[in-house]
Order: sequence, then structure tokens, then C-alpha cells
Amino acid sequence: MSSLQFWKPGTVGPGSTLDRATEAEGSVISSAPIGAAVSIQAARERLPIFKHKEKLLYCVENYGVTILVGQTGCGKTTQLPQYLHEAGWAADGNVIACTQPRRVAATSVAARVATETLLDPLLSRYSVVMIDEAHERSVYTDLMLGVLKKIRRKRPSLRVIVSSATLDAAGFLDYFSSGNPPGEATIVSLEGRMYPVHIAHLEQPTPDYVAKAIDVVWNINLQRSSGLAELLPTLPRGATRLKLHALHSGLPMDEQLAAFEPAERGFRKVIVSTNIAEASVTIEGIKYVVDSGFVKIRTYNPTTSLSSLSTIPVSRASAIQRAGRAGRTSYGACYRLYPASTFESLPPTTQPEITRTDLTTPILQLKSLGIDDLMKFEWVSSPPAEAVLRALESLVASGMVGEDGRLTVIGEKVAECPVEVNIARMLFASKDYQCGEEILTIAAMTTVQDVFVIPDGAAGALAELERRKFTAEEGDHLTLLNAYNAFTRYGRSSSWCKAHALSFRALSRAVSIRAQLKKYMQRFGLPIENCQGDAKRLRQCIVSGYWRNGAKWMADGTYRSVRGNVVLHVHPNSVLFTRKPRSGWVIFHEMEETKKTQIRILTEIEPDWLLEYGHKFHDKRTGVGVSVR
DNA sequence: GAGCACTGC
Repeated sequence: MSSLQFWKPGTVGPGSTLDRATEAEGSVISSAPIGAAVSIQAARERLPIFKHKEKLLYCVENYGVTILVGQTGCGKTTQLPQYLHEAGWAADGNVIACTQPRRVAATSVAARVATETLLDPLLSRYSVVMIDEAHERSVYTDLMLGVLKKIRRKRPSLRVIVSSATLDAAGFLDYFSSGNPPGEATIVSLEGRMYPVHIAHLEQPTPDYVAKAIDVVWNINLQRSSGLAELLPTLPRGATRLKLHALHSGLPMDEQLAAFEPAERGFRKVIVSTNIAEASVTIEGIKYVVDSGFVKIRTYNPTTSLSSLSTIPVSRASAIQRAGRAGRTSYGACYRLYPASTFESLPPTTQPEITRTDLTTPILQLKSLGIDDLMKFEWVSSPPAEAVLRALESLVASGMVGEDGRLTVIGEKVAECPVEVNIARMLFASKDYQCGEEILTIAAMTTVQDVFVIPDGAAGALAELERRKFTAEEGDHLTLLNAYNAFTRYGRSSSWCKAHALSFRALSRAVSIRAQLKKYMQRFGLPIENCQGDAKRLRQCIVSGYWRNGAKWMADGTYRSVRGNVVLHVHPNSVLFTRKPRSGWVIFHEMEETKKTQIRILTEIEPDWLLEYGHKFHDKRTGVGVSVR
């Protein structure tokens, strides 16, 4: 938690996909030659934060909570912990902690804090805890803030630093001030290392922001319009040529990194990106930003237990952050594909994740921190009451929480596992079905995404044929198992994966996650046995974790959920996309609402397997158990 | 007939 690591921007950091903005701040240090102590010191003193050093240390000394407002690049992540260290906050065995929304595995931090807290509920080893990038409002940022506010009531010597963007600072000040004596919290502003960004809006809204974006990009380069890739050959002689890059997390690493390379002479880079480029990564040298005004976001409906992925207008904070990407190395310009009046009507900030997510795991974590009375917990933003109830209900149904509202013995163990509750259940049940070896693989494979690579066009048909080689009659879980086993037996190389239409990155991740989960199983004394090819036992074991995700096949090819009788469509990547399961029943890993409600990763089951679990756990909300008709 | 982001040492 407290380690400080630096690595060069654009290179791969340990355990991460790409380096992010805050590490870029450290590049000033990491790129200095070893032993160049003088230039390191000079570089540190050039950072905008340096001028504020004394003021910052004064605030940390005199206020419980210091809210630090500063642009990415001002040096707060890398410098402040060092200032605190130099000022003696780490003396006498004290620890300065710094958490980040992505860099540190949130669940394992929670697990670690839980382990320490059970022995030391007031985190007395820690003198200062800094929550970085708090304005992103990830679930675990919000939980940590709540826990820290609670701890400060009992141990005022603990100092909290919340680093935030400008727009959110007042909200954090109110949160920590509320219910506390005056002088609890203060705001410190650091001037950023930003260049001016000229902002232009459309006069009228556009019906097609993709076409409009192409228009604007082409016009930035020269005065023309319509399709971008197709237009490239028509570029006049002498004009700056364009190099197109796509950027999103699903791309292979080398393609992601290509977007970070400086453009060749005579070329201009155009990066078409998801909001990965909004805050997660920083690409130096961006001069123009074209902002569609939209974001694709996941929301959760606790009433239906449905996650949905929808495209919605961005917040003003996001639009400002996007524009800022143009002003990191020189002055820039941002073209918003919407009128100025639309900008004014946007919501100020994005809804915090905790208000639109499944709370099952977060609430399990809170309980493992000893926070059992959720009514008293001071949320930074309260999640819907319905979401809290559904999460409690599902924790009770899966045996993690007893009727008294406290964690059960297995619940305490599962809270330490960095996987969702259903998977943890399945891992524990593998002891009864003697299939730990295979269940570990299935657990790892269902947590990675895009294992099969099916490209568009003619290559796609070939890839489909390759995938058929791994197809298991029983469904997707066993198909994933086959692919993993083939990978570890014959492949483990990217060329082998390419030849078999598999993602090397996804499978490599599965290998490391599996190793990880295996350690948890060994720690909990669970045997790792081979099922000896008995697919039935394996499928029953899957049902033990996922019995609430049963569905029945209908004559029109859709399914109906056992819970709620919802119409479900099979995801086209499933091996059961075009096939009826013999029994007419399946269990699925997840469902998601896009244009319609889809289920992913299906396996054929016998309906009475559902009853086996359904009769044990009664649905408290509807008053009926799982019924299989 | 489909692909926001993030994470697991």
C-alpha cells in the first residue's frame, strides 16, 4: 500500500495494462540517469507542487483531512509522500499509505486492510493515508473515505489526504466537515502545469457524432469532409499525412502502445479512443481533442439484478478533463460536438460508481472491516436502499452472511478472495465434487474477457472453425476449459494463439489469475483434485455457485430466467448460440442489457440441480423459492 | 450476431 514505484510513461507497469497519468509525473525522476542526484533535486524543485511544500505540510499537521486540488502532472502523487517522509511522518515505524483507484488492486487492499484491521481497527500503524484520484469516485475510493472518516472519530491523530480535481473538492470538504467540529478539513490548491486550451462548440446539435467527428478531424488537417480511413488516399500532395490509431483496452498490447509512439516525420497521429484516454492513460503531445459528448457506462438495476451498458451524455467534469488532454505539452484546442448550451445543461459530475453497481462484494468487504450496521455508515454518496437490500439478500442466500447480519465463517474467508461471491462459492464447493483443478481453470477463464478472437470478414469464418476445435457439447464453461488446457499443453506462445484464434493476452492473464486463486484454495485447505473427465460433477459444481442464474430454453431460441421470467438472448459468442441444450435448461455466468438482455457463458444443466440449491435458499423478496416448472 | 473502464501478485 505504501510503496512508491516509478516507471516510464508508455511502458508497461507491473500488473497493469498501460501506464497512467500519475506515473507520468514520476517520469521526471525515472528518466534521470542513475546517480544524477543534483538533476533529480533540480527536477523535483521545478514541479509546481514544490512551491506549496511548506503550506501542505502545515495543513497536514493542523487539519485532520487535507483536500488537495491539482492537475495531473503537478507532482502530487510522487512528491507529497516524499515530503511527508522527509517531515517525519514515517518516523518510529509509522506508515504513509497512498491508494489509487486502479493501480492497487482494490479488493486486495480491502482484504489487506481487513486483515490488519481485525487486529488493529484504528489502523494505528498508519500516520497518513492519501487517497489519490478521489474525484474518479471508484467504489473502493468511496468505501475507503467512509472507513477513514469513521476511524478519525476514534483516532484523531490519523491524517487523511484526499487528492481531487477542482469540481469535486467542495463536496469532499462538506463530507468530512459534516458531523465534526470546525477545523476538521481544509482545501489546498496547487497550480497546474497546463497550457491554455481553446474550446469550440457546434452551433447546432449533430444527429451523427461519428460522422461529425470525422468531419472535424479532417478539417483540422485540411478543409474537407466525410469518411476518414477511406479518404486517406485522396490526401493532396504536400498535406500532412494522417496515421490512424484505435485505442481501447480490448486491443492487443502492441496496438495499444502504437498510439503512444510519436508520429513519423510528415505524419499526424489521429487516435480514436474510448474514455481510456480521458483519465486512465496520458498520451503526450496531443494538440487537438474532439469530444463526442458521450460516454459508454455500466449501470446496475437492483430491482431486476440487471447490468446495462448504455451510451449517455458526459458530465461537465468529464468534458473539462477531455479538453485538458489537449493542453499538456503546449497550447491546444478542443472541439466539442455539441452546442455550448448543451455543455451548460450537462450534469456537473458523473454519478459515483457506488450508486450504480452491484453492492454484493463491497458490502461483504465492509462487513469484513467490522462495519455491520450499514444504516450508520456515512456514505460519501448513498447507494439506492434497494441495492443495499439486494446485496444483503444475496449474501445471505449464498451463505456469506447469517440471519444475524454478521459474516459467517465462510463469508470471512470469501471476503479475502479477490473474486466475486459466486466464483468463491464454486471454488469452495469443488471439494464436494472433487474437481478443484478444473474449477480453478473455469473460475480464471470466466474472469478474463475476449478469449476467442473472431475478426470481421473472411478471417472470421476461419477463426470460427478454429474455435470449433475447442467446443464442448455441454457449453461454454467446458469450452473455455478446453481452450485453457490446450494453451498450457501445446501453446503458451502468441504464434500458437494466433493460429488457433485465441487471445494470448487473455490466456496469459488466465494463467496468472489461476495461480493466484490456487494459492487461496491451498490457504483455505481446499483439495485441488482432478475430476477425471467427469463433466457432470463439474457442471454440478458450477451450479453450486450460479444456481440463481438458471434459464429455460424456449421454442423461439430465447431463454426465460428462472428468477423473474425475463426474456434472455444468448450472446453470439456462445457455443450454444445456435443450439438447443438437450435438457432445455442452462446456467449462465452473467447477463447484461444492451439493446436486448443477453446472457454470456452458458452451460447445459439438469433442472433438478437448481432445486437442490433453490430449496435451501428462499427468495426473501418474492417469498418464493426457486421454482422449476 | 457483438466488444465502457478497472482489478486479481
